[in-house]
Amino acid sequence: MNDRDRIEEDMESWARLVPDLDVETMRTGLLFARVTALGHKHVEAAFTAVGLSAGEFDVLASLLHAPDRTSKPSVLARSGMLSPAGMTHRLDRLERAGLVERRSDPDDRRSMLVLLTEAGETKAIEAARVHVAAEAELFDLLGASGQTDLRRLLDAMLDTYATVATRTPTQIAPNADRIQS
Amino acid sequence: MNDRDRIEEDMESWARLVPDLDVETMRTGLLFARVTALGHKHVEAAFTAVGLSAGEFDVLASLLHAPDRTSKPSVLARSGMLSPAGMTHRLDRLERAGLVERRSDPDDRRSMLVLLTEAGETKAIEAARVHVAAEAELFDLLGASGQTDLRRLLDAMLDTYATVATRTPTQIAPNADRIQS
DNA sequence: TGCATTTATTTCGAAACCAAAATATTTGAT
DNA sequence: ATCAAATATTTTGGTTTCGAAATAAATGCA
Repeated sequence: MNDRDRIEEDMESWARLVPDLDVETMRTGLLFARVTALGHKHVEAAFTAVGLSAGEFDVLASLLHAPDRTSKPSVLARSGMLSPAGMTHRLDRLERAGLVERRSDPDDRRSMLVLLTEAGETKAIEAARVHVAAEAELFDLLGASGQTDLRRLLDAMLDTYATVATRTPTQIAPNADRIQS
Repeated sequence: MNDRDRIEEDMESWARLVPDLDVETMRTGLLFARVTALGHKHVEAAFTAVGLSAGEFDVLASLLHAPDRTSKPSVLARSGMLSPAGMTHRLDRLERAGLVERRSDPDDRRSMLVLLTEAGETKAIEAARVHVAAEAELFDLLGASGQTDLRRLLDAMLDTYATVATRTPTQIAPNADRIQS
């Protein structure tokens, strides 16, 4: 059985079990989740082939675009949606691989500067080519007009976040009955 | 600066640094990645509010749809795109929470049966409502026709995987120069 | 039947992440 | 000028996952 049939079957089962569930939304959600998961695997495999993870590439790309190829752990953590602790370890790995260097910031001794090495720049550009090639495989079947349509829809979803993100923090309940360790 | 501007700026920077890069694909990819990441956070927060993770919900939902509310770890691992080892631990947590039970399979003594408890069924249905509500927030701005368009595009991408997935295993290089531990 | 192969699950060791605590430094208010 | 509050990073402890090894049982072939 293929993905499409499985989604459809699942959805019929939900409609039977919980008749008042919004079936259109569920269908879109299931499809979106599936495509997302497969896409993530595909892109991650492409990065693996050049010796990086997607997260590591994010860091190198951020540095490549930054003034003087230089940034700071806290800035990188925020733009990469990663905790500061996670960024510390990610930078440790990239530093060991010789792709970035850490220097202490002369203007603020609490702070570090992270800068892209020559090797890091080369790797970032190589990875970007591989990355775009992998994405092209995913999107090419849509054609130019399909890609434009897709961007229009994704763009609208981005608008949704601007409104949703500002009000959820107070509305989402704390982990009242979270499953314990 | 908002997401949209950051993507556009990033893309211009790439075009300057690597002029032969396919900019349309990159734009679609950046947008897709961003929407996906935000969507994932939004949905995960909704599950947290009912004491589950998205992965745990997947397991409960699979069991809810299965004949006799019963399945096996190996089947659940495959359908949830999780390693068997990961599924063992996920089931441990769900079992401790009283949402599933494990029995040994009378027909195959290597095998276990995993079955949904009453509490698990209740929790699964509660979580499904919360899940759909969270997804509805993400998709509602698109309207009915936008959602149909989105599904048509995602569906086409699903086709791509059917062809891509069968040929990548041999073409992706081994972790030749993977960053070391 | 006997035995090698395959299959199902768990255990073990390592990687990647987060939240919170720890450390060091800067900023701002008095 | 002093000191409390804020900020930047790292360390610590815990969770979730994976790959590989371990364990146990079923299957199939000679």
